[in-house]
Amino acid sequence: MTRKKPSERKEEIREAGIKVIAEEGFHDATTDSIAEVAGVSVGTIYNYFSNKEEILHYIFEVEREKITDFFTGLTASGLPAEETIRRFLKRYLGRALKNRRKSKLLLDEEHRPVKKVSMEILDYSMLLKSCVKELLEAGISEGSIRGELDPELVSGMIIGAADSVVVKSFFTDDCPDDVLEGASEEIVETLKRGIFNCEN
Amino acid sequence: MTRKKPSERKEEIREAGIKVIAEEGFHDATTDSIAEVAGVSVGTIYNYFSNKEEILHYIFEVEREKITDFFTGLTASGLPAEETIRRFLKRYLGRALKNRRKSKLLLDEEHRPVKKVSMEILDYSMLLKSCVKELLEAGISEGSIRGELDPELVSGMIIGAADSVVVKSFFTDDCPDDVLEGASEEIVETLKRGIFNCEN
Amino acid sequence: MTRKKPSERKEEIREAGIKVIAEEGFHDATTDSIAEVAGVSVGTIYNYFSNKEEILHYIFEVEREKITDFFTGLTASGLPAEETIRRFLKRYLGRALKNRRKSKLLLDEEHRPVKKVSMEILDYSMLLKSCVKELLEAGISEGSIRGELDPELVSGMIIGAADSVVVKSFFTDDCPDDVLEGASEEIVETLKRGIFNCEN
Amino acid sequence: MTRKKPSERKEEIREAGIKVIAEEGFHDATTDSIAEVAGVSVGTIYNYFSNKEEILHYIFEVEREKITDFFTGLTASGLPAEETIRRFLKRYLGRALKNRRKSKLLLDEEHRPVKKVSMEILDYSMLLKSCVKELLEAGISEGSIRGELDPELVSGMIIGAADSVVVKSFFTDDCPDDVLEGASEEIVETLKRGIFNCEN
DNA sequence: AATGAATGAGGTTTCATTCAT
DNA sequence: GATGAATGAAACCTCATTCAT
Repeated sequence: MTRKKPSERKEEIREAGIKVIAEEGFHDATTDSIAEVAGVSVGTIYNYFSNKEEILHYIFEVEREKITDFFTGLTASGLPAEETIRRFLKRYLGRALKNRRKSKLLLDEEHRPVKKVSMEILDYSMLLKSCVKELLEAGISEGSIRGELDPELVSGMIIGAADSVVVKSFFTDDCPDDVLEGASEEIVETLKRGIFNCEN
Repeated sequence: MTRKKPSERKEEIREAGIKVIAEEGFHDATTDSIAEVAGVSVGTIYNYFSNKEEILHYIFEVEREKITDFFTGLTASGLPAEETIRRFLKRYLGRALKNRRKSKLLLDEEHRPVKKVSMEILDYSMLLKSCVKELLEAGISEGSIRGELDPELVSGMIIGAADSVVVKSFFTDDCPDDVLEGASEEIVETLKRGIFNCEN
Repeated sequence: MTRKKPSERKEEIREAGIKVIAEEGFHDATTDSIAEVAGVSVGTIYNYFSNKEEILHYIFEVEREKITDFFTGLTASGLPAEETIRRFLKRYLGRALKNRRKSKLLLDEEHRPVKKVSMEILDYSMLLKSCVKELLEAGISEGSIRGELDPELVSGMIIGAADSVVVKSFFTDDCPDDVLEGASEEIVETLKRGIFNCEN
Repeated sequence: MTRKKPSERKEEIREAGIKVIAEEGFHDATTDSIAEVAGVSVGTIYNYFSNKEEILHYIFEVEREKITDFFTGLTASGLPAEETIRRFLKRYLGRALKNRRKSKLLLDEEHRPVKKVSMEILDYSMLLKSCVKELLEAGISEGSIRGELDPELVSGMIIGAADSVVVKSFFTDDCPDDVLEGASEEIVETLKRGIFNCEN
């Protein structure tokens, strides 16, 4: 194969990994097929990853970095909690709906039992929740969010709602963009007003 | 080995399956170890299940039946939506926290790609969500829940919140019973009042 | 199951064995399916046969006995060799074409490598050939058959021709009875006149 | 292990397959033992064959090709039918007697029930018979063979006679070369003169 | 760095046989 | 004698990983 910058090669493998693992699941995704999709030979994979599981780790790592970067900017923005949560959701759903294959992988494999690496490192859903949790805690500090809430529980609520939308999108073909706008807003709105009539 | 009633034997294998699969994950759970834990020889497993995957299916099937049974009684009770949701949650969390191993399995394996059976049948989380969704729709009908909500999204929210609690419990050793009471109530309360201060 | 004379039971198993082994081949014929076809439980098979291979042995044994009985009568008849060969063939083909399933089994399994029992005992085709060989040797003694022939080779020729007809019948559905008459006669005729024109 | 040309490796496995399958029978020939005899690991077998049965197929395929090649040359030779039959037999017996192990395999496994491939393709004995059949038909066309004969039946006769010799050789240790010369000639001679005295 | 043939541990599954009832 | 649940050895095959080229 033609020489490329190592970083490109690794990137190609990561992308192939996403395709194949999303399609087949981690266990049924063979290194051979990942190599084939990446346009590379199996041996080459092992120049960039020490084993198959590392590919999955790396996929999650990249996602975590993207989230972390966005999150850092978000918290630095000085916006009120409601707005940061809205933006975080919008961005999470936006990316998820734009790349359903990857989203499927992230949802399917997030609980995969891990041997070598600490669970914290892999667990993408935990990262998501802890981002939202921090936003909630900031809201509590600034007084916009009720102090008696359990941020952990509410963050589960928020991510749960968002994932609902993502999972639903796996089974439908409707245009994601509308859904996205609506869904983020709807989640925030629901959090704002509660779900019951009258008795607030 | 001494003869037993087939239903007992199958039950023993199911329970062993839960233990081993929860511990190792479906793929790493070997049929040999399931057999060993069940106190049975490998061959015996195949008198009750046509293959390893069927064990997992059966585990989910039994859980689904339990939920469905409880849900049927609940909807027949004529209680107001808020109360049915509270009870459903209490019961879901109660069982989950009492049997963390099984809960771990249910959460870990619910997204497993399925070959033979329709996704709907296996997908335990979908059943949960659709139960909650029905309770929400009943609430909308009876007027106690705001009609403009998307029941699908809110059910994701509720199950997401509950699973948050369950996942958290995997890492802590505190007494589940308090948590349980508190958590169900807290979820309902949050749904009632929304999360933001003042501006309702 | 209702009590039966042991001999009937053994006979039922033999017949079931023929059906299943002819259909599936010896290896793929499970003792379970033989038992099922025989209307008996697996355990019962082992009251009549010490193992699966014994069923096959017994099937061949019965066939060998039938042939031997017929052959004994034939040699005692004092008929000329040509006629005895004709009759032997007619009977062989007659039975084969009437019971193609069994014939298939006999042809398929005759070469099966045998562990426990001497080859002679199993080898049905050898018995057939040696019968024909004896008839040929009698013909040589009586002077009707040319003495310079190798009876072994010629018996292979005769059985080969007959099996040709049998194998062909597996793929056709035409009425066996005509075929039978014709084929035996044709074989004898060919043996008589040779296959080449003029130069005899 | 050192790299080799794929064709060599496949050939080594084919040869090992012949040895082990001839010795043990197809079913009792384990992939492990074939690999061991081939001086290769099990996995390597599966780089060249998709499953165990394919090894058997390939063994037959190679034999069929050899026969077909020889046969093609033979029919192109323009020799009279009697001579072509004599040569075909000589060659068939020559190879069979020189490689008894392989011959045993070919005779033992030719009736093996086949799942994937059409019977015609596998059935080596059918190929043999159809070659002889064509030679006979050519003889009928050229007028040297009696037109009222059934070529199918006579070809069974000829191959039956030849196989007689081959099977006999499994139990004897005498020098094949003499046998070979004698046997082919004897078969042709018998076909020529018939077996009975006087009455031609 | 890239290749891909070779490796071989290890997993699932089958099925003849046993034996308590 | 009959039953059929239980047994467990043994086979096929997969596929992550290695390493000579």
